[in-house]
Amino acid sequence: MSQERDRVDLDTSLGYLLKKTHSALRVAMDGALRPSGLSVPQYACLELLAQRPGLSNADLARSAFVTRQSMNVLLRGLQRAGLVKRASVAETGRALPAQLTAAGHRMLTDASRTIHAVEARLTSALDHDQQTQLRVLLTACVDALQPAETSTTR
Amino acid sequence: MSQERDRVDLDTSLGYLLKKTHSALRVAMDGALRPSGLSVPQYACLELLAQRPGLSNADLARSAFVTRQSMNVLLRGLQRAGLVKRASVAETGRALPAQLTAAGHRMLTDASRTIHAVEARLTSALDHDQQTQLRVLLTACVDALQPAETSTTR
DNA sequence: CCCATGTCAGGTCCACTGACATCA
DNA sequence: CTGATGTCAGTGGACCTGACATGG
Repeated sequence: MSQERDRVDLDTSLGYLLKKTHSALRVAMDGALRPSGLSVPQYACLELLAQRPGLSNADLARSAFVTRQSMNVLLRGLQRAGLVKRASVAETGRALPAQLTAAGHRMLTDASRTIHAVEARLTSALDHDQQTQLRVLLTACVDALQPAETSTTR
Repeated sequence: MSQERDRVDLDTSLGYLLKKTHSALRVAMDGALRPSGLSVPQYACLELLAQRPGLSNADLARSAFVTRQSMNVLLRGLQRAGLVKRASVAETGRALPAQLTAAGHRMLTDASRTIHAVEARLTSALDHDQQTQLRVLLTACVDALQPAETSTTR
C-alpha cells in the first residue's frame, strides 16, 4: 500500500539514489553468490588478495573501506574455511601478509564469473561512453567527499 | 604499507567505484549526524516520515531498502526516543501508520540541515548538467538490475 | 485460498568503538 | 615518541529463516 505515490524530492537526492543503486547491486551480488556460500565482503576480500597477493589485514581493510577489526573477523572466517593463508610471524614490522590457498583460488574463479555477470547486467543499459562518464562523475563525488574525512585514520 | 601500489582493474569496476562512493558518503553522513545521536538509517526514516506522513512499517522498509524486521527495530528505537508515533490499532488492514512527533520534527530539521550540507559537498564538484547526467546514469543502472531480483519479495 | 502485513524468535555476519601491546 | 599494525572485548545494526495471526 502506498508504495509508489508522490515521490517528493527523494529521487532528486543523489544520496538517496546512490543508496538505492548500491542496495540494488548488493542484493544482486548477494543472491548471485548465495549458492557458493560466499558473502559479498568475503568475495571482495578474495578478489583483492588475488589481484594483490600479500596484502596485510590493514591493507585489505583500507581497500574494502572497513575497519581493521572488521576485516580481521572476515579474514578469520576465510582462514577457517581454508580459503586464505596468513604468515604466522611477521618478517618485518607487524604486518602478516595474506594469500589465497588453492581452494581459495578455485572458489574465487567461480565467484568471479558470477560477479562479472552481475556487473555486466549493471552496465548493460550503458554504452561505453556512458560507463566512462559514470566513472568520472562518481570519482568526482568521492574526491569532493574525501578531504573532509581526512585525519580520521579510522 | 603497500597502500597505493598498482591498482589493477579495481578502478575500472563500476561496482567497486559504487561501493567506494557509497562508503565515502556514508562515513561523511555518519560523522555529520554523530553529534545529534542519530544514525543514518534513523535519519532516513525520519526524513521519509516527514515527506510522506502515515507510512507503515512495510512502506518504510521498502523505501529504505531494508527488511520489515530491520525497520521494525529501527522504528521501535525512534518511538522509544519519542521521535515517532504509531497508531496502536489499524484502521484498515494491519498497517499501522507512523508519524513524526513534535520532537521528531525538531530533531529532523537539525539533521536535515546537516545532511544537506553533506550532499552539497558531494555535488560541489558537479555542475547542474553533470548532476542530472549522474542521476540518469544511476537510474539506468538500477533499472538494469531490478527485473532480475523480482519474485523475491524478501 | 492467497497475499500483504505486523510481530516474535533465533542465529549469523558485519561494522563500529575503545583499548592495549608490539615494532619500525 | 610517533605511527602503523594486530588483536581482544563489547556493542549495535542489519540480515536471514522460520513461524504465526490477522485482515483484504
